[in-house]
This record gives sequence, structure tokens and C-alpha cells, in this order.
Amino acid sequence: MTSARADRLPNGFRHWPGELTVDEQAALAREVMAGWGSAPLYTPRLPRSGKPMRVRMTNFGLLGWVTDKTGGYRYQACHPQTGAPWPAIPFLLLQLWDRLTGYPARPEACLVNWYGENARLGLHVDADEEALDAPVMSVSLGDPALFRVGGPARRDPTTSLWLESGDVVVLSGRARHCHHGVDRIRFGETNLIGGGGRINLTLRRVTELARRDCLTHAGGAGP
DNA sequence: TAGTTCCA
DNA sequence: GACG
Repeated sequence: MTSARADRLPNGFRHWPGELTVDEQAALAREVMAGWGSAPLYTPRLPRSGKPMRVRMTNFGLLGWVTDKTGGYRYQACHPQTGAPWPAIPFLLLQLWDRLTGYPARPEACLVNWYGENARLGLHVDADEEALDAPVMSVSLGDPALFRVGGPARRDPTTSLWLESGDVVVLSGRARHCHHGVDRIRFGETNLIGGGGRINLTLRRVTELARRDCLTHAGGAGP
């Protein structure tokens, strides 16, 4: 099964299958893996329990999402292990963000998730951003992933769909506050990434638009 | 509860 | 065995 019934997906969930060409996928994958040189993948840990996640992570952009046992979920400007600023967000992704989300501000964070053979990501809601209503854009590269989408409550019914290399998903509106996760990877089905695996790139606006900017766009006088 | 495991 |  490739697609879920659209009428069972939350309002504001949009899926563009094969939005990126094979050449674009290859170039983007190369650029992401090059970024791992200065911003290496690390194993995130859950708050309090310190249990390791099965997805390895790094970030691009001004801010990156990180988690560890003591600090919990947060955004920060530097890599937790090297202390260096995150690499820049690939330009292709900024173009995609503008075209597909129409959001009037640039994304600040590009979370890079690497899924190996048995990686999964439990059902959760993105809620660590100040800009809670800004859309979230997700780009899939490499092996297919079984993506699951539910509702605002954890117990709400869920539907699943396969995301394949080059697919783009945007969560906006109600879908922005819905649970979602990844149940399974068909590891080794593609050869885009070395010996198999999946890269997911998730772009987010973290900070609210400055009040000054809102007033300016509304025609008000500056300070 | 961004975790694991179990089971119909 | 895959899915939920």
C-alpha cells in the first residue's frame, strides 16, 4: 500500500509524492552527508530516563533541535558535542519551503534524522517551538518509511502511509498539532545513501515573527 | 509517551 | 509476516 485515504488524514496534512527529481535527491543527499563532517550525527537521549533514541540526529540552520537526559527537548545554536554552529540549510530546501508552505518567514531549523536498519520514531507532537502555528516541512531521502499520523490526543485513531525518496510532506493547520511517527523502514531498498538507510529533513520556524515585523507588514510605523 | 514490549 |  502506497497511500492512505486522504479523507482520513488530518486537515492541513499535505503530501507531494516524488516532488524532488532523482538528481535533486542525489545532490541534496550529498550536501547533507557533507554537512556531517562538521556537524556529526549523534545519538539523542530522552529527558529523565536517558534512554537512547534509535534515530541519529544533527541539524542545519541557526537553531537545532536537541535532547539529552538532563536538558530535555530544546533548540540551541550549537552542536551538543562539538560546540560549533550548525551548517547552513541547503538552498534547495529554502526554495522548497517558500514554494510549498508560503510561510512569510524563513525556517530557522532543519533537523536531520538518520534512520538505520531498525530505527523507529514513536508517536509525538512537535511542541518545542515558539511559533506553534508555523508549518513543518519534511523531506524524505533514501529508503521508504511507514509514516503514521494521528490526532491531537495520543489515543486518537491513526492512519499510515509510505513516504519514499523525494517525497515532501507539510504539516500545517490542524495537522501541525497532530501526533505522528515512523513505524518502519524498508532498509536497503534504495542505494541513495551508502549502504542503505533513510534521511529525513524537517524544517521548522522556531521563533515567533517579531512584533515589529508584523506591524511593518501591516503598514504600521516602525519604532 | 520523539522510549520498549506484547499480541490479535 | 505485517500492521496497529
